[in-house]
Amino acid sequence: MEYKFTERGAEIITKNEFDLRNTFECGQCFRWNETDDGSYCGIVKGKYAQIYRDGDSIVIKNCTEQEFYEIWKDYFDLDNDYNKIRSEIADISPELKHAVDSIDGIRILNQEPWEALCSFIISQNNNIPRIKGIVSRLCENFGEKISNGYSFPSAETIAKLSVEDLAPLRSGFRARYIIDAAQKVASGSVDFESIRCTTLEQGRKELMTITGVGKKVAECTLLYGLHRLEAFPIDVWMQKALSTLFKEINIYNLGVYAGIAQQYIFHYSRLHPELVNN
DNA sequence: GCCCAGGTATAAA
DNA sequence: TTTATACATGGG
Repeated sequence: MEYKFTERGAEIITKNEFDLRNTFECGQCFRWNETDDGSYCGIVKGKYAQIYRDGDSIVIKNCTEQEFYEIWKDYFDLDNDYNKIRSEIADISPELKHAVDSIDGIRILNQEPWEALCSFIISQNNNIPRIKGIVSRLCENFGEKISNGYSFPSAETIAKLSVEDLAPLRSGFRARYIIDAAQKVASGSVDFESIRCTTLEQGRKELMTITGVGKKVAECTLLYGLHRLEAFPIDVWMQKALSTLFKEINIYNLGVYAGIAQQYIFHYSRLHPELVNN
């Protein structure tokens, strides 16, 4: 992957290795929104960004070289060769090959662990538009004001609040889960940095000490927040997809990129609901 | 109004 | 150990 820095901002030279819509709208994140002109806006690590494709360039508007290397190269996982990973996934089964070949350029974002944990706690028994609304209100109410929006509030900030304080979020029964997660993260009883080095199983176990964090949310936190690409979240859609379209594959035999395969399976079945709903 | 949403805690079998 | 139900809220 090549980069250049122009008067427009930082530019990533890439064709089918990075599709903005498939990356931002495959269900892995909740703070990127498409604008009228087709660009996407989002906030990462307290930095607002506008990003769009122009020919063979993905342009991060007004982004300096320093900011690109500090935040975006890592966030967009630009050091991984996704075409190579896709061909490895395609080799596993014909069904997977079809899914991977029909969807361009999903990348697994390197999100901040606390944001991923909190977002996927909110996601449980919930739909994506509403999840985005709750996350948005969480930031507006308790994040820091920055230009063009609000940062994601820290676990330390949320840990000092009560369930009643979260009422403006209208997050329902999840409010107490958010508070418990914030307190355990802030106190260090759940420690993301140590989980980066543990086994998946150990990481899942530690995350599941949080009330409201079960197997699914734990696995999402490992995959999206700690970038453990072998993690494999299973939700209702995945179960449907695995029992119909993809029943030939063994999920325990997907290797180190299981999480990326999962993302293709998930997105493919969302794009073709009739194929998994019969 | 009705069904349901990228699940999990809790109680019961 | 496995299975059933409630959960807050609001999008479609």
